[in-house]
Amino acid sequence: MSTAQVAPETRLARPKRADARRNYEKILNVAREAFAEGGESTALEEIARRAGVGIGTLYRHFPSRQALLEALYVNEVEEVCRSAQQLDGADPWEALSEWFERLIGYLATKRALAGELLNYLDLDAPLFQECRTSLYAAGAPLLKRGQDAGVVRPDVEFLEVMHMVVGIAKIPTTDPGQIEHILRIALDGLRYRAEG
Amino acid sequence: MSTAQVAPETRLARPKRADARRNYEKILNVAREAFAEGGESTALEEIARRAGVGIGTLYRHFPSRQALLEALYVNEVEEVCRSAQQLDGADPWEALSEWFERLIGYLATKRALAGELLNYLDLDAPLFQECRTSLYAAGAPLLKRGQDAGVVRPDVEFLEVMHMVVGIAKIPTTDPGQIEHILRIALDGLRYRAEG
DNA sequence: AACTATATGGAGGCAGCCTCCGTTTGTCAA
DNA sequence: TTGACAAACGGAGGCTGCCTCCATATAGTT
Repeated sequence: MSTAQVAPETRLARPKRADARRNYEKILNVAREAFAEGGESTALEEIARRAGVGIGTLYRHFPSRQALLEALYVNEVEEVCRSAQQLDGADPWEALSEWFERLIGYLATKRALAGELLNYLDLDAPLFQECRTSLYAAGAPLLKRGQDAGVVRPDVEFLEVMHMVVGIAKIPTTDPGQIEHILRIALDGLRYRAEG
Repeated sequence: MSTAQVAPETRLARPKRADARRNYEKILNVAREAFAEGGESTALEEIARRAGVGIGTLYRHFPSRQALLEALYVNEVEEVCRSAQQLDGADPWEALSEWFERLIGYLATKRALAGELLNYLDLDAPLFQECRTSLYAAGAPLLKRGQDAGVVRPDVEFLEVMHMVVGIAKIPTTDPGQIEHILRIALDGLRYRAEG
């Protein structure tokens, strides 16, 4: 995860050539756009064309459709993690539900991307392990604070809650208000209440 | 929906020929299996081959991959609807949550199928309208009973709740216990409580 | 048995995935 | 600068899967 900010090849011995790096970024950007517009099934050749590179170049950088999607996925996750850090100060319950609301809103704008991406979840791929770790580091403290403050039920795991929220975000409906409503219902179930 | 039980062609003027009907069923059965095994992306030619028919035949019965998936979808929905009717007698809250639990369990066994199917939700397709109507007829009474009995919060719509539950069912995890747990959290949010 | 509407199956056109390799280009040392 | 070479490029081409079309076969009818 952290490596993606510094350019992915830093981990390798030799640095990439300048043109290679440029193309890498270009493809990534174009792909993000293209997938958002035309859905995850957009032809890779179309993406290559739009990026002004040959299909061979695309494939050298991203050996498969999957690889390209994963690279995008990493960016998405990063952005979500970042947004958690701005909520440190607020009321514990507010902070948590605010984060989830942002998460939902964020996923909504990227429905095609994020939604489809998550279907690729090969749950044991190291990439996703890494992402889960990052998400955990970003969001779990928010949950813990809520639990410590007694406003969140204690018998839930962070990842469970994440899954729930993401599941809700992916609900196919044209009305975003409905999703928010469903989220509110679900979060109500998360609140701690004396009678258990 | 109702037509699908009586053989789908009843709605047309002339009845299908016997061989046609046989092939129709054969393809449907093989497709269900194949999709369950190999995921939704199984080649249609593979399915035709397994069913012992030509690809042309498959395409006459199901003019597109989508059409085939939809035909399967209808069956799934029917089964779920049927299961709602066995719960008429029980305690209102029990009946509702039991239905959802069954629904989840059912979807779990058909993850590949049901999960992928729902991604095809073209929300305005008449087929889905019809399915929604059926689901509504089957499940809404359960919800209403709960609301009338004061055990379910009154500010929720049936379809919202359905979406929520299905969203949870689709969560990608290898541990089914986790899904059940998440469902329980979400249903807790559905319960009515005095303080609102 | 003959007739015809209905159904069959697979060849073939098309599109997208991915590989391979001859050509180009950035980089670096002299 | 220039030369040399590893690195990167790009697109032709093979492959597979989607779907159409139509010559052929057959169930059902008279």
